[in-house]
Amino acid sequence: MTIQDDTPNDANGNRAADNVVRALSESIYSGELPVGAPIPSEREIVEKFQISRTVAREAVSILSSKGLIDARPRYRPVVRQPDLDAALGVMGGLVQHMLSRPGGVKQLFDTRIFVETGLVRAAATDATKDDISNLRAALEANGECLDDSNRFFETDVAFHGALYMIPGNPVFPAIHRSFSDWLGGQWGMMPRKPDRNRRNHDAHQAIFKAILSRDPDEAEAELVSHLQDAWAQVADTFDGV
Amino acid sequence: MTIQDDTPNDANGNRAADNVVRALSESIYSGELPVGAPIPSEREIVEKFQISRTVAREAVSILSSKGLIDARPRYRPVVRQPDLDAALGVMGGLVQHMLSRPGGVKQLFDTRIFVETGLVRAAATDATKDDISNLRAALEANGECLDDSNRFFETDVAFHGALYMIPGNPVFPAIHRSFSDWLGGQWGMMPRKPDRNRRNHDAHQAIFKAILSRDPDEAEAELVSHLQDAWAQVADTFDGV
DNA sequence: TGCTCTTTTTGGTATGACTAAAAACAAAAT
DNA sequence: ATTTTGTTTTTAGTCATACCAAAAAGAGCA
Repeated sequence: MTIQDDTPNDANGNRAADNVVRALSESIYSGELPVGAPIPSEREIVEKFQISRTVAREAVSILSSKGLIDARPRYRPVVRQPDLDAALGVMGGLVQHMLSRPGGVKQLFDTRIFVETGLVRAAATDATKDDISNLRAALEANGECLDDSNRFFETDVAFHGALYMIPGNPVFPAIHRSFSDWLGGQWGMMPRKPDRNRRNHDAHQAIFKAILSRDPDEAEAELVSHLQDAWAQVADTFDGV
Repeated sequence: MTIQDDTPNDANGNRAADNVVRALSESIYSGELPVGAPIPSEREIVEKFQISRTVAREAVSILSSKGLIDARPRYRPVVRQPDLDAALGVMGGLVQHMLSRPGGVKQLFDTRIFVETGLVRAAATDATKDDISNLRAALEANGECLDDSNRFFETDVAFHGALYMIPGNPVFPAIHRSFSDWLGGQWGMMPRKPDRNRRNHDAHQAIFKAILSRDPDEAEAELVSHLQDAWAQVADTFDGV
């Protein structure tokens, strides 16, 4: 199985747009085109690179798909801040792919367990007072809507999201939002009952307690138990996927 | 001929190509267009959806950027297997973004430490005999080129790569390849000396030993120590980035 | 200064044409 | 009959032009 052939997109014969893409990319990375600034209009690009508007449009399209610019329809594309949102969009594509593979849903969920395992361990050892109070607030908010499944779902996501904030690394919030988007779509429409809410909230409390007592092993155990239980609740929905 | 009854875009902000993209996406996800099959030619798309070739091309371009199809220049685009390669391309984009942020390199490296921490812990608890022998082979290959820095770098990457294989989840090899691509570009051209190779190899051995003795805490400690040391070796190269 | 109203610019789309490469086909040679 | 070679058709890539509608910019007025 050859897994070596092409990197991002270009393998062999360069498209005419590739040169334009490279030049504009450098302008962006070098800061010549600062964040938020509109990129040259398509007609200016035509003029500058001596290519047709077709190619100019394709170049803009590629820049957009790479996340370097923000192109709303009918607006001048602007240089995008390479931040969480960009990463989010990219991760969203990954999630989409995972969901379309056989077993992809399970693999994606396992990945989530893997990530959050590391997060709760890190939380147990490194969480600051602020982190703790954020977690506590999220937990309490979660406990206050055991009877409102929609709000419970939101606060559930928020509680897990608080874990992703702890390392202070913007990669993690981006990952969380990708997972959340997926969950919001696939999970949100699932039948949820108050007793399940209570069970999940209890699990959240156990995780929080373990973090509070600075016990990474316990936190990990509770987290894994919680997520495996959550998976079991919906596994049959994704049978064979 | 003036076209009067066209549907430019349905009030919202949707491009005309979006409908085509949606329809083709469904054909792909439903299996109507199986993996490896060529998608309809641009002119067939024009015919089918009653749109101009411009729009058809844009739709194909979007599908390509989403990774649903594999579009080499001048070849008929084929439905892409939504697998590691797709994920790789996506992750590559994420890495690109991280590298262009202030502090992004460090954050990316921290993410790597986070991931590999989880991996060695999992290895220490779950590794099978096969996993162990793979690790051992990678370690030995690594130890045999202490004096050949290029080959040492390759086997170094391979050793870490063996860790990413252990969970049996294709997400991890994809992540590893993304990191490796980055390392191959940024790291590979760094001055490397035999004494550093030895130090890194010793660290690899320590990690392997901890995995062998089924001690996740020790494995984590050795891994973190190893990677932090590796970071220190090159941190000044990325000062302020 | 603040507001409307026009003018210009710009992105989105349509159409037609041309080129080089790939694919499909046919014919010839073994 | 099978392989090789040559020819035709199809197709992606590109270019040029044109039109429309929306956005941005400017002009005019209050």
